[in-house]
Amino acid sequence: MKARRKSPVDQTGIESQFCSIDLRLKILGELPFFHGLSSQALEEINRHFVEVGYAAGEVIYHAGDPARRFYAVADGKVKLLQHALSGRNVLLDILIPGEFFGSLSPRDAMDYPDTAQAQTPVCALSINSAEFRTTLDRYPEAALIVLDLMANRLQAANENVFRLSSMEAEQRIASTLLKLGEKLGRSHEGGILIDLPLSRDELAEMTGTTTETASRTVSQFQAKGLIQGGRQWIAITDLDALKSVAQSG
Amino acid sequence: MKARRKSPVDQTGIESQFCSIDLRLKILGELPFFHGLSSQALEEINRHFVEVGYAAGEVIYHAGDPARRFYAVADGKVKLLQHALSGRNVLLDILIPGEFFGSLSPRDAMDYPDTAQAQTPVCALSINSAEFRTTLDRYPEAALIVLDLMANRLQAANENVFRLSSMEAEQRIASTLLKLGEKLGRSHEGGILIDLPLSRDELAEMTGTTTETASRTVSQFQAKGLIQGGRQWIAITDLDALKSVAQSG
DNA sequence: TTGATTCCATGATGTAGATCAATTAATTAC
DNA sequence: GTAATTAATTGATCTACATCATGGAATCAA
Repeated sequence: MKARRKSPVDQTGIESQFCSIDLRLKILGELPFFHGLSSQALEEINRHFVEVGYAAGEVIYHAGDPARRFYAVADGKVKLLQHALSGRNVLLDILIPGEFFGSLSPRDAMDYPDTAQAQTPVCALSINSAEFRTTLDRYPEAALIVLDLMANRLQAANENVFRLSSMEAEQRIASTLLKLGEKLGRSHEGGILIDLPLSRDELAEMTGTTTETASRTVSQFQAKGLIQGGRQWIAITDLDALKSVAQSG
Repeated sequence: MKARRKSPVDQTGIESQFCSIDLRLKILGELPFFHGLSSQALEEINRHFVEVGYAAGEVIYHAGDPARRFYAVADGKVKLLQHALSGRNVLLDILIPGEFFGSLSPRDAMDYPDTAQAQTPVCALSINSAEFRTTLDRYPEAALIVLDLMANRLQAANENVFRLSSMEAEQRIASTLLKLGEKLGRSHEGGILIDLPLSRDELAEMTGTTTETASRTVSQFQAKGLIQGGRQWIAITDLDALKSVAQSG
């Protein structure tokens, strides 16, 4: 098809699955909840974390695994999903550098509720959740920032509940593309490129639809000039028009 | 219809909209995040809270209002909802005594994302969000408990996203009734009474369906002996069978 | 360069549940 | 006790989108 072309999504970047110890201290200081701590504090915190690399597609942990570790994304993108009995996934969130996932506190009876999977090559910083709790005990200002971030996440999840409950498929897809553009977008040829590989199947998993519906809707948006896309990529070309679709319920 | 009868949901209880100052210190100590603090700490915290009563149906705050205050439910039940352009509501959560809502931290640009409304007569404890943040600064062990509760809330919201994305209406309704039974249920005639007034319309708002679909499904469940219900009430009578429906996707 | 694989697009058909409508029953007000 | 109102139930019809199927194009492997 005419509009399809080679993906402009940049999938090079550092080979994240070989993330460097040198980066760890630098990245820890850049995590929003440790930002502003003293060098001494970061040095101490640093000793508890390890960096772990994952190849694109690799599962970090499965839903149902005992929840023992806290993670922060240092580089790359991580997706959180749940699995339906039908074999279909529900894609709950895509996490970018600085965001966290996993277990916040040690609770023996808890399992991970979602599967975490590397969407791209990923470097993650990881710590045992008991040690993370100790870290928050030692640095309560960090705990308060994590609390704020968690409140933001709850709000985003509730917005998703609202979308799924009250919008039709086209509206949900437009709304989700806008959110992805806000979170992962970079300027590109006058529009906003959603800067991660995103298949029609994944878009469907995020919007409570099927691959065919996502593909039809994306094709219609392309035909109308709202977006441009191809294999595993989408760029928003008419932001205002896409917003109109998202708000038209 | 035969199974319908006068609601067994107890709507008496204290006239919550006239909640007593005497109760405040007692209730503060029972909030999960202040539980365990010393009497002296509770005395100090107590000075910052006010108790506020709301009649059933009264709106505590509207979505879009500037977010200035943190609330905890002392007595009664509060519902959080968002409003679609169609006029329909999406019912995001029903909060019980000990649960919190509102603004966790003072952020000038923030509005309340949801409307909070008294489902029953409600007594709430309220504090300015800047003062609440100061309280968490002073008592970081409380912040960590709030963090855990927030993580639980995020997990519940994600489960709701999963339900809405991957289940059909009957399954979602069964699943939601089970959750309501867990959270708000009390033993009643060998079953579990969902102990709050709950209309078919509200059940529909919680499950992404319409009133007619909720009513049809509830009638089918009654016909099969899974539940018993009437005007604004539902009791689960066959827990195992309802679980089977919820898990049958 | 060619063949295999994966992803996307499009068409046809079926259905879950929304929409619209009317009726019944419970509750409230007088 | 009666009338009005509210909530729930049930029926008929319509539609958004899932399901099933097929073909095309991009990408990868040999």
